[in-house]
Amino acid sequence: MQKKQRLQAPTGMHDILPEDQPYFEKVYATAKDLATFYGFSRIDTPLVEDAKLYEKGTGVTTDIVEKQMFLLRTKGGDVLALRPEFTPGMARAYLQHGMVNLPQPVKLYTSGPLFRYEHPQAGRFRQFHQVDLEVFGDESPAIDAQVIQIFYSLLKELKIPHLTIEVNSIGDNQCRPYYKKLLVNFLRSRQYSLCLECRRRMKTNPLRILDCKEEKCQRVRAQAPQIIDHLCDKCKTHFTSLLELLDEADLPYHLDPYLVRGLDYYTKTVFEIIPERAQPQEGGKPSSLAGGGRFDTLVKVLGNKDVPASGAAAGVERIVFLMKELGMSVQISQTPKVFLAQLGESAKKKSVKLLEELRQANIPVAESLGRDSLRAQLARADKLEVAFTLILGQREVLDNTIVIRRMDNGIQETLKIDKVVEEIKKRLKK
RNA sequence: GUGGGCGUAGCUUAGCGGCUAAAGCGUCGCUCUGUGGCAGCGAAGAUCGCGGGUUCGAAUCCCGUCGCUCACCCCA
Repeated sequence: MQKKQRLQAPTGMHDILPEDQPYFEKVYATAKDLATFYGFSRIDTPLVEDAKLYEKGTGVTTDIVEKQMFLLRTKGGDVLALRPEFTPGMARAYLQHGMVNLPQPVKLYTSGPLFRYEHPQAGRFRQFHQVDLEVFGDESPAIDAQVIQIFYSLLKELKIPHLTIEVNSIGDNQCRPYYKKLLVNFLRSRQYSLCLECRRRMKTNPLRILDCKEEKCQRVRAQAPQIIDHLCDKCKTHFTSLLELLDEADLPYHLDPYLVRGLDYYTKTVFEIIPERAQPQEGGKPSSLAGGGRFDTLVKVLGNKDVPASGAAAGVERIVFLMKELGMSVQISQTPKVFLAQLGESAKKKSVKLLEELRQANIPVAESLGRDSLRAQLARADKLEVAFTLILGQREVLDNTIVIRRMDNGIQETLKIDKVVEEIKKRLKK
């Protein structure tokens, strides 16, 4: 005998159980409505992409590429990665299908699972889901504002309270290299006041030192030059105009000069939407529900075409977690209001056909064909909290009738079986 | 990568050296063979995460290991 081995889902990956599905459906449905309204078209890209896509797109010095990719090798020797984020795949699809030749901007949305190999903890999993929007071919700050607006509205519609929008600009290829030098020069003199990780970052990705959570690094950065004071004219105008648009739209933003985000491709606008926790928990800081920004150079990096772009994504599990924490009850999937009980072989046979007739009439109906006693079937009907139970027994089969029973007061009447669909429809309307 | 917490029925837990590992919820059945909610009775369901050690005896003590979880880092 083999040792019995307990099989379970891999670390950081979870089953989304039936009782949680309504929450996920609600998030997806709301996102779909919003995206559709704002002119986004659905696209689905593969779960795996060539790992090089992320190395080039997301950036080799980012945590995501450096240590969080699930890699697999094909028989032919290609190295593929389970997608750790959507944006590079979306950009690849845009290029591959010649969407540069479509009327611009091209607005795309998608949703689905993403994979990052990291230590799971609250609100952070190895397989998780995002809703993602990308706009290609438009450099206007109005697009950035619209993307922010959509994600803010999404969270609002899902009734997540106390949202803060953190925004910043991290410049572009004109001004950022200059600022980086400025920053590194400033930091060099105080590098021994920085944490080890940040000392390493000075060479690889100095901007990230700005959002280091170490207290000593934060003390240093308080003295550091801020990027918004060193934007080139173009970026400055873009950012000013974005803030005006946000003001105009009454979006409650907060300018966080240290927000830089961990992905290489961002230019100009970056933002995150952060909730206030319903129940402040010890130690648990609120993590962002949505984040994104502008990435005007990504398409160029991947396909040598100059296409400005902007986009963002929201974490579905995190939103669902909050909805549940807030005690929100969500009911989407239509639960049956009718139960069909049967007694005896002939009735059971007839039930199969009747069920199908009810289905075609779009009446959700539950049954328990495996149970024979009426008592057990009614108990089941009760548990399901249906409004009516149809009872079909030997007698009824002979008379071509059926009994309809109100579950709230037990009153029942007998009617002709060919009238039952119509009658149920009528009663359910009330 | 680095730390803390936790592993006993499907779920929540009790038991912390000694009968056949216990209860509540849930599931199924019976009382009640054509009438639910209540109640009573009963059944199924656990090699106490796994391996080793100590002991006459281990779910319980010790060591190891695996898994889960929380936190740091980073992010959605």
